[in-house]
Amino acid sequence: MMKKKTERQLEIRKIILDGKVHSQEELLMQLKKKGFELTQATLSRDLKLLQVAKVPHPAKGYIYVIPGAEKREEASQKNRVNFLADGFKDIQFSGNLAVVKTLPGYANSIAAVIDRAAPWEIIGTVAGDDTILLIQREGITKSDLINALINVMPNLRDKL
Amino acid sequence: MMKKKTERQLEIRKIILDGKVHSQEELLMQLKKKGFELTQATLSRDLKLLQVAKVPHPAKGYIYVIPGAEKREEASQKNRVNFLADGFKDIQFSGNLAVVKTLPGYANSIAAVIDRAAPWEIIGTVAGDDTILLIQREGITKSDLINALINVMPNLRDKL
DNA sequence: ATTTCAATTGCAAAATTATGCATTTTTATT
DNA sequence: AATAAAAATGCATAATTTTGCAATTGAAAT
Repeated sequence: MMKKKTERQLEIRKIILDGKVHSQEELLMQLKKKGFELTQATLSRDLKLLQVAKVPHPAKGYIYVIPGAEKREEASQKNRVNFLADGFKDIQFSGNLAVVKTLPGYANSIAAVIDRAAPWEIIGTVAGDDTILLIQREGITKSDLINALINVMPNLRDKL
Repeated sequence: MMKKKTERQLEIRKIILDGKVHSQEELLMQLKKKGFELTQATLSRDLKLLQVAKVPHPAKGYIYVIPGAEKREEASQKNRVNFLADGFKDIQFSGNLAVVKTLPGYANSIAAVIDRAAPWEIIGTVAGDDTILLIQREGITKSDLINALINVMPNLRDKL
């Protein structure tokens, strides 16, 4: 009745979504605890089918994730983010620094969003009331940085 | 002058973004061809730092990707997608089928979006002019499917 | 029920990736 | 410039993941 496989993959999915899996062996244990019988080889194949990715996590070493499954939370945040982009006024460059001017009071929120997204191109930010200082990574060009910003706040696209 | 590392990682980034890397050895070759000298060990560490993920690809086996870097194209498509969600009218379930009713003419576009996203919960779709038939995977619940749809078109959230 | 074909899985080995440790290279300090 | 401290890297190996192949299991057809 070919149901074992489906059920198993469904369970794998759930476990992965909790974001606490560091290796296939570990996942295998959890599955066995829940009564599934299989080997790591089969698991590897399941993960391939489910397109489960192994991604480095700054703190936890490596974790397994399901790419498509962006959490609801993150999705709805995008609206807020795009709203904030309205506060953006202008950007100027000097060496490895970029200075962003915003409407009064917007600087901190926007900087927070950037920090949160932590684009690789930007090492860090400092924000006042209507100004944000972005320190960019060595070897990054202006357009790299602009792209990074657009990536964080799609709406900026039109204002740059 | 500690510049080699930065440059190298920058190059790694570029290569990965082209989406044609299947293994570290392969990437290593490309880097060497471009004049970088390093071992697989260092590369592994670089990838960890850059948070490069190894993800199964239906056709190509496995490819390395940079999670955060969603392509501009994809990002801007989201607007179109959310616009389409306006055409959504209603959804009904029967067994492992779901029937979506849309405004006249919307069915095909919406189905196309779903097909493209290819959520795991949905095996396939058939679309007429104002009706879409969704065939769901075995073992999936109604709410699983609804969540999958919301994942594809965030704006649906409010209409369900 | 028996046979046939395809799908699923385990086993064992190959392939790939991660890491401890020693060494080299950079950076900072005096 | 010399020395000390920190960062980066290679080597060798361990750990993990993937895969070819044979065996098993389930489904379909006669």
